[in-house]
Amino acid sequence: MTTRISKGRQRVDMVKIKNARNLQVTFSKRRAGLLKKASELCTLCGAEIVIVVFSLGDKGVFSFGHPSVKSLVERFLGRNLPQPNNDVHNQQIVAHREAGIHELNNKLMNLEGVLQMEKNRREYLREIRKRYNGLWWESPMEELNLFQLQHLKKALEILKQKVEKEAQMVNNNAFPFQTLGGAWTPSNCAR
Amino acid sequence: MTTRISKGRQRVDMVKIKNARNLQVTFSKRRAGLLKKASELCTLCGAEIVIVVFSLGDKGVFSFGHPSVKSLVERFLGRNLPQPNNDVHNQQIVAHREAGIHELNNKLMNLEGVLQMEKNRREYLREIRKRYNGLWWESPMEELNLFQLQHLKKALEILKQKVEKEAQMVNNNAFPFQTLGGAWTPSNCAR
DNA sequence: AAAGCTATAATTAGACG
DNA sequence: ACGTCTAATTATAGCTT
Repeated sequence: MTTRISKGRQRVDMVKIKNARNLQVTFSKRRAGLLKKASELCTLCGAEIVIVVFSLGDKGVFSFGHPSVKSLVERFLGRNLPQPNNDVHNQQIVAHREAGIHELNNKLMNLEGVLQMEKNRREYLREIRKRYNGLWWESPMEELNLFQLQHLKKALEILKQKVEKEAQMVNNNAFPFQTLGGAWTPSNCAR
Repeated sequence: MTTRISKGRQRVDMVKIKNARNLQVTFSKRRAGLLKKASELCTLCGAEIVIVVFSLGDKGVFSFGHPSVKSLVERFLGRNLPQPNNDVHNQQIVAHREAGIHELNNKLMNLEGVLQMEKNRREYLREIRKRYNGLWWESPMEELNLFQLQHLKKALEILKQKVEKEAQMVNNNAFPFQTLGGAWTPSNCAR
């Protein structure tokens, strides 16, 4: 009989990937697991998540992004706002929406509506998943469609603001490094 | 005897969060789990990951970002490049670095050096973790330090380029929607 | 209310086809 | 390369303190 070779999962801090092939397989598996966890966090808790994974071997960029806020607001307000063609106008609308979201969310959190919300969110995600062959969130960046890009963009804009704010603070504290936010949107760029 | 109340984990598609408190707890737990998975994917497979989680209740923004490429290259090339103070200069250096990474990685993937790489990466991460009290990746966005911000920025810049490229393609295909990339970096903004 | 417990589901590394 | 299997580890929902 053959010697029993190690099989089954090992302790995570004991795992040593042996070769490039196993590394690739493990990467794929764990990437799928990570994105699944993210989608669960979205559906279960109504979080808004952006994930970008750059593989080491430069094999591609994988992303996950869920637009919880927009769909939530639209569902609860029963509206179906059209997409304006003007950037500034659109941003104003988005900003206006966001302003009311905090209040709305606080109410939601203290109501039984959370259950219905969750149900709605799942229904919604199921639709999306079916539409994209069950893997809408596991496509490489180049295949993201407009729908996903718009929400990815919005989430990143929020992130950008946060980062710029932080960078400004760091800068004010006289760190001997470059300003981070400046690289993105120079202050002489009208906004 | 008392009726056996459900205890232990339930099937993920059967889980119904009952109230706002449980929702909050579940969110915290799962968020931690997600970020742990991400850190494992980084250490195990050398991936570069950016995660941003916006909680539904607007309780905060949580992020994860790991700069694998820079540390990898620096470790393997044995260099310790200083941070230039000029944005454009910095970008050029980064671009130049990135150009060689693909080739470098392909070599690495086909060599036994992967093992050493992984060992290095773990050592490196352990250092970082110890420095940030074991939770460097679990801090709210406002508490990200300069080190993390710089790499988060770089990763997002790469992402931005991808998105802009895709947006341009979409735009060329005469989609009746707004251009996505334009909102970030207007073309009349000197670069 | 934050941290720990526990029963159970979910993940996953390697093997094999 | 890609799916399936399986043992072992890990994650976690509700409970408890």
